[in-house]
Amino acid sequence: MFTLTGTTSPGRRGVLSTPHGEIQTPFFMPVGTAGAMRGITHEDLLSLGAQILLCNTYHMHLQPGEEIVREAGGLHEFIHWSKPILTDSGGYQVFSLRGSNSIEDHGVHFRSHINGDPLFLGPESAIRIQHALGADIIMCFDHCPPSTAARAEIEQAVDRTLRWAQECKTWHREYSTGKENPPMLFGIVQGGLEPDLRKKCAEELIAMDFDGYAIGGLAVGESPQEMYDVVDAVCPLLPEEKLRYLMGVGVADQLKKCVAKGVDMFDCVLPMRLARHGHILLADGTDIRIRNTEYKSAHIPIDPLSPSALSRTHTRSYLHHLVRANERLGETIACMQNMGITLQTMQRMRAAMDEEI
RNA sequence: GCGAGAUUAGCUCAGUUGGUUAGAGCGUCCGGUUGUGGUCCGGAAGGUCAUGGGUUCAAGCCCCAUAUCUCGCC
Repeated sequence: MFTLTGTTSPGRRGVLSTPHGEIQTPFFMPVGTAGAMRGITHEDLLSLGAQILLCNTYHMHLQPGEEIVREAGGLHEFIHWSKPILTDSGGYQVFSLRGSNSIEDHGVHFRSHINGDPLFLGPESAIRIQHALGADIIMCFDHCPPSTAARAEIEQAVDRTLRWAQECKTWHREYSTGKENPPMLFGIVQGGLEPDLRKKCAEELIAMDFDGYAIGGLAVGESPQEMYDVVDAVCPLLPEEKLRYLMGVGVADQLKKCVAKGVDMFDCVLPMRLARHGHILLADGTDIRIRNTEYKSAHIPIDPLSPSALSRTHTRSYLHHLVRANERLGETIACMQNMGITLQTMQRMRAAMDEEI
């Protein structure tokens, strides 16, 4: 259950209650696609202030499979994470794995990226798998097209997304019967950069009454301004008392702007990807490429103001060396740093809101 | 001392029977990455082809000398 506690100039402040504890909003979700963050432990992630973890239906279904997770006692037990979990439906893989899948009216035919096995995901299977995994928040199976696609393709994606949302809702009700704590189900607004399609999609989803609403199909090739325009167009249409989730956005500046526009939750792989490529975010808002020679002899802390203890105690010269030497610890330090900075960005926004309330 | 081999980008090396502007990997620098098929992707800078002669319309490539290095033999 979501409780909005205040609407301030930096954005909406609230609390989300789940069977696995409360989440202070607005918040950012670290992406642990296959049930883990690369190179960092759950404990380390918690120490940075993570409140929830995102896992992926497509990936968990392929490996190890939801039956293994179910027999282990559900995702929380299986991965030993006691805080809330959100599972993404696999709809994004329609976009990210385009070229190796084919879309039809009832769902999407994938080929496993691991061994080529055929795999079909649609509204029923996506909801069934997510229920078996046992997350606190699950997502409708949607059709995510490139934001720059032709209007006809966007229109078709919206129609599919809406039809599938209705089916997801039905199957969700079916799989929830007899459950003490059924998960929350979020609908996903598609519509590319077309304001009228976004509006249509939002309004029809709202009529179906979901527990929260995501804005999908952004951060997939359009400019930041185009993205902001869509957020500006969609947010005012969404019900005040429900969570708004902007999918796939995680650049600090974009987080701040979108929170101000009324978004409550985000997820993004970018901070981790940047970290793995040696691109380090700093607490003062700047960033550095630690592989560059200028850091070879930089015997100063990576980031003295970092929320990650590793970055306060280890030097830039050491991280430069670790990354160049392809040492695992380098990836860990970099990931802790970038995730710490991203989570800290959200914490600071919440603190600023609390001062206003 | 004798013999063989080597010498091309910062490093390790390709370079066809001699034929436009000599290539690659790594390294350097600059970009990119957004609901994870990503130790990834794109671009740039960087060379008197050891030195000096010669043959040829044309030499990194063929010939001679010199230097340096490696290996082997006295």
